[in-house]
Amino acid sequence: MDTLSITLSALADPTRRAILARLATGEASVSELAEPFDMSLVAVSKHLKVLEKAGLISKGREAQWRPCRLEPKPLRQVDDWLESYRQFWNDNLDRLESYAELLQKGGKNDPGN
Amino acid sequence: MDTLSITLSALADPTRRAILARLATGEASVSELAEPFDMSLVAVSKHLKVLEKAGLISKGREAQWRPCRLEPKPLRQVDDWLESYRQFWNDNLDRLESYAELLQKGGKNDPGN
DNA sequence: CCTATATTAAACCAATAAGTTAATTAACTT
DNA sequence: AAGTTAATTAACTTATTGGTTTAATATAGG
Repeated sequence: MDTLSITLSALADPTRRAILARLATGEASVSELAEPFDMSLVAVSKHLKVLEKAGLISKGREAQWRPCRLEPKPLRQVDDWLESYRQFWNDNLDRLESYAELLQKGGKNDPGN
Repeated sequence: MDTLSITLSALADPTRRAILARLATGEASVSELAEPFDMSLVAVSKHLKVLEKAGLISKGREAQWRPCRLEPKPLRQVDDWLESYRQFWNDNLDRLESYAELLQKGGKNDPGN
């Protein structure tokens, strides 16, 4: 699989996105990250492995803890991919805006053509 | 599942992203979309259903054709989600930049502290 | 050395995903 | 009416995912 697919499928899980959101506020150990969730520590550990394989997080080692931190690169790659479509949805928006203007000018009694 | 998860998992497949890229250039029928791929039409039809359920495309009907077109909303939602992390990776970049500046000032013989 | 804590590994299970082929529906063409 | 083209549905297979429980590994602290 290509890296973008791996990244996107890692992101396609609410638990994993919540973990990333938590890590955006700073490093945390595996058990700290697991604490808010209603699932086993083992399950969270697996989610972390998925995130790690996607390069979205990295793990250090401090005694028996594995402090995790957010890595920006894959997210930036998603952003780059989206870039090609930004054009598209701006165009789309422009069209809507012109239509809105048209309605504005036409007034209530002229639904336009 | 939440809509963002549905969107991201729809996007986490290279075939489906290729379909979206194709649709960014304009509408196309199911068979037109299937043509470049080395898989059955049925398989592509299923991919389209995944994209449709995620709201990434919509299908019209013209005689026996179902012209598909790209829908911007879910992509915009992904962009919005990324927004929270843009801050993060800019910070990260800033740090790198300051470090680069530091190296610049220090020169070759002063690796700095 | 023993024990508690933090994390990972192994084995398993149910549900979902991605593909196949064959059959069906729908609309145009002759 | 019969045949062709476009697309979907159904039934099936195989692999992956997300979770479980139990067992193993590693480190710190008495």
